[in-house]
Formats: sequence, C-alpha cells, structure tokens
Amino acid sequence: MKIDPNSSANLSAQIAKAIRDSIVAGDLIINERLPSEAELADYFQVSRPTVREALKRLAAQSLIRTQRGATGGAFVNRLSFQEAYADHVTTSTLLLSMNEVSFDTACEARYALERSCAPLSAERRTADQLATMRTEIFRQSQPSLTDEAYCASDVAFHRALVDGAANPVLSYQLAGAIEAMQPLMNMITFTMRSREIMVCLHSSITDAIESGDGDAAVECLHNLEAETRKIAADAFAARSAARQRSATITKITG
Amino acid sequence: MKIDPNSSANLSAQIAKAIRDSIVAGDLIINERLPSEAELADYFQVSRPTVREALKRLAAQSLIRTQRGATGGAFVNRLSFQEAYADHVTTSTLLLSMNEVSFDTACEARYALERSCAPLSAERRTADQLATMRTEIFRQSQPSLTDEAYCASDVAFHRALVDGAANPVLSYQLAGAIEAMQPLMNMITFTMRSREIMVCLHSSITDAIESGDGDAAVECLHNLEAETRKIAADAFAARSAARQRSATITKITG
DNA sequence: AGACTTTTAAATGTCAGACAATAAAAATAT
DNA sequence: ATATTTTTATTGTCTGACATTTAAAAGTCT
Repeated sequence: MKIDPNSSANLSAQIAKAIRDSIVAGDLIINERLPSEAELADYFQVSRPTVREALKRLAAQSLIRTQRGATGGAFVNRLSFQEAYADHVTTSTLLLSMNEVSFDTACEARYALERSCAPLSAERRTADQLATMRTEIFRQSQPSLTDEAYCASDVAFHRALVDGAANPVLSYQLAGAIEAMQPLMNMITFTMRSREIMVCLHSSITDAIESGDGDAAVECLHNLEAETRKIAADAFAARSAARQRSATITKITG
Repeated sequence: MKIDPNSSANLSAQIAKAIRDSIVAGDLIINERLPSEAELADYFQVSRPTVREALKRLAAQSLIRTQRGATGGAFVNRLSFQEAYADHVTTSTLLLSMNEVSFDTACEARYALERSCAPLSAERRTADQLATMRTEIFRQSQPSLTDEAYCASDVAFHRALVDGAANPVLSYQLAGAIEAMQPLMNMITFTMRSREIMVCLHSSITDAIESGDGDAAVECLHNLEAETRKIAADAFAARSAARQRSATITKITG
C-alpha cells in the first residue's frame, strides 16, 4: 500500500484514498482482510482514531465491512449491484433536487434512457416481469389510489420494463434516472383523465413488449414522454395560476 | 433532527443515517451549518470521536464539507454533477470488475445508453463539442498511440458526443457506463486494422451529428457496437488460444 | 478616523491511553 | 469426545488533551 506525504491535507482522507486506490487497482482482493487498525496506525504513523475515520469513509461507500471479535477486522466488500442501487438512487435524487433540474430535463433523460432498454426487453422479458407490468397497470387503474401510491406503482412498472432487458448494468444505471424522478412526479396531482391516458399507454407498451415488438414499444414510450410532459406542464401552470390568484387576492384584501 | 434508539448497532452509522435523512428530507438546507461536533455529541449523547466518524461517513459521500476555524464547522454540500461524476465512475468500475460482468453485457449497456443520446446530440451539439470529437478522431488515427491512450481518446470522443445532448442528467448517468468500460477496453490489444475501422465509424458518427441526422448516428452506433464486440471477441479468442498453447507446451515439456 | 497589527475565541484535526463488547480459538472440565 | 470456561485479538467507544486554522474582536499606530 502507498504511503502518505506529510502534506497539508486531511490525514483520514489521504489514508482512505490510499486504501481505496489499492482496492480499485486490485491489490486488495475481495474478502481480503485489511491490517488491523493498530497496524494501519503504525504503518501510516497516525493515531488509531484517524485510521478509524478513514475506514468509516470507506465503509460509507460499502467498500469495506468490519467485524468485531478475535478474527475480526476490516474486509474488502464485494460491491453488489443491489447494494449500489440504493446509493445511486439517493445520490441521483439529491442531484436533481439540489441542482434545480427542471422537470423536462429529468423527464427527457429518463425516457431517452428507458427507450434504450425497450428493444432488449421486448426480446428477453420473462413472463414474470410481464405479469408485474400488468399487475401495476391494474393497480394504476384503481381510482382510490393516492397520487403517491400511483407514482410508486409507475416506478415499479418501469422498473420491471427495464429489468426485462436482463442487463444488470442497464438496470443499475436506469435506477438513478427513474427512481430519482419520483419526488418530481409526486409534486403533480394526477387527474382521473390523465391517469386513464397513462394507463392506456402503459398497456400499449406492455402489449408491444409481450409481442416482441421493440420498435412499437419505443414509439409508445415517445408518446408516454410527451403525455407526461404535458400533464406536468398543465399541473405547474395550474399551480402557478393559483399562486397568482392568491397573490392578487392578498393584494386586494390585505 | 431525529434521535437515536440505543439499540445494538454502530452508533456512528446510526448518527450518519439520521443526519443524511435530514438532508435528503430537506430539513437541512444547502450551505446550512450543522451544530458543532461538541453540540452533536451532546445531543446524541455520544463522544466526539463517534460524532466525527459519522461526519466522515457523510463527507465520503460529499454530503457535507468541513471547514476549520472560528466560523468553521460542517456544512451541507451542494452536490454538483461534477463531484458526483467521479464517485459514480469509481462505483461503476468496481461493480463491473467485482461482479465479473462480461464484456458483452457492459458493451451492450454502454451503446444502448449512448444511442439514446445521439438524437438529442444531433440537435443540440455545440461547435466546440463537434471540434472535440474531430480532434479525438485525429488523435486516434496516429499509429504511435498506445492502446491505453487510444482508449482514453475513445472515452473523450464518446463523452463529447453524450455532452452534446446538453442534458446533465444524461451525461451523469452515461458516465458510469462509458468510463467504467475503460478498464475492460484496456484489456484489448487494438490492431491497426481495427483502429482504422473504428476511426472510420467515429467519423461517420460525427458527420451524422454535424448534419443533425440523429437516425444515422444511431445506425452508426449500432455498427460501432457490433465492431467493438467483434474486436473484443477476437482479442479474447486469441488470448485464450495462446493460453491453450502454453498449457499444452507445459504439459509436454514440464 | 482609518488602516494595520495583534490577540482571542471557536471550531476542526489529531493524539494518547483506557475500557467495553464481541467472537473465535485455546484450554479445561465433565 | 463433548461441553464449558478462559484467553486473546480486534473493533467500538469514551475521556481528555493539545495542535491548527480561521475569522472576528481588540488594540495600536499614523
């Protein structure tokens, strides 16, 4: 493992970087045990708390796991897609909310990416994934569904569609785009009419996927994107108009 | 902020989660200063080192930054796309290498995603991005280029293509797919002939993007994917054959 | 008064040493 | 031989201290 120059910078950050580089470079194999905290402290010529801070940084990225006890220690973690999934979604969500990404920008990215999965999904989707899509469509057609539950079902539907491509790399990358949009979608109040249209489009997509017609699925996704943006635009316009009215009332009455 | 149940679990992890949830929920605004370590320690009823470990976890995810000095402390970080970029690439790279994702799977995902950017890029690319693509193509045509430098140029070319879509969400998500493939590409020895073909395809893509013909660009990307997979298959076959031969020799002579 | 310098205070960064909790291995007893 | 106890190595946490950094307050000189 590499040493640390005694330059002016967070020691714990430097140590974390040194260990992370070793993992990325493959010098540390999966499930390999790192030296104990005391040994690392000795090696890097720092105190144990400093080493611990460095290890916590790595643990935060799921790069290592720690175990107490006699044969315990820090071990290089196998980074599974499933584990990385949650982190990716959280980060993507924060990126969207903190950078004031417009609904249209996020929506465009989401459907562009999703269309790239459609042809593969049309080829490979399992019966199970198809059933999930149909189940979610049915759920979405229930008028009693709250807007939040409707959005959650929408995510589940699209996730099944993406998983149908049977490519973990695609599923992982898409997760960030699709799930991170949920907070934005939750800001929308879906009218019964707009739900009907979307359910109809979802059905068309599922039909296309079932019949193996990727091109048709892509076409439907284009329509769904247009419809989603239209609904969002209406919802935001209505909200803005309401704000305008209330401001006017305040101006008059206040 | 939420409290901590005194259950059996890493205190630092619990505290990190509590603070992270507050940030994600929007209770803590960008650039807002967290309470000092001493105050947090007092609030959560733990020692300062424990609080520090929690803060280091958050710092590792770029959720907070810390500043020394009188008015220093931990501040909620604006998570910029640029910052998240590096993390995303690292994680994606590790996911690929640790999960033994096949070249074909990664390649399929990469080009599927990239094709989703092509139509947008054909519409919106700037002259600067187009120039970058041409520059990288020229670089790739230099026979003196090492394989690694060739791959790096390839990444730069495709990155310019993706950035042409002028959608930060797309650029961010694509980064994971494109840059994470570089280590896999580096395993390939590119022959002069295969480089020629790829340079030619890159030129066709650039021409299509320049003339605003998204469909043609998508078509070219399909060809490029097929060519890339073919080159990789040949390279792996050659390597496997070499191994076979050397094994046979060992068997005979050893 | 205004500009420059010094001091002060608050915060993080780091260290040292200690004890608790845990879990596996070794030693012991049944 | 099996079950129980003891030992031991390691991480988790605490206490208390000092170093370093930074901005603001106080002081000083022109």
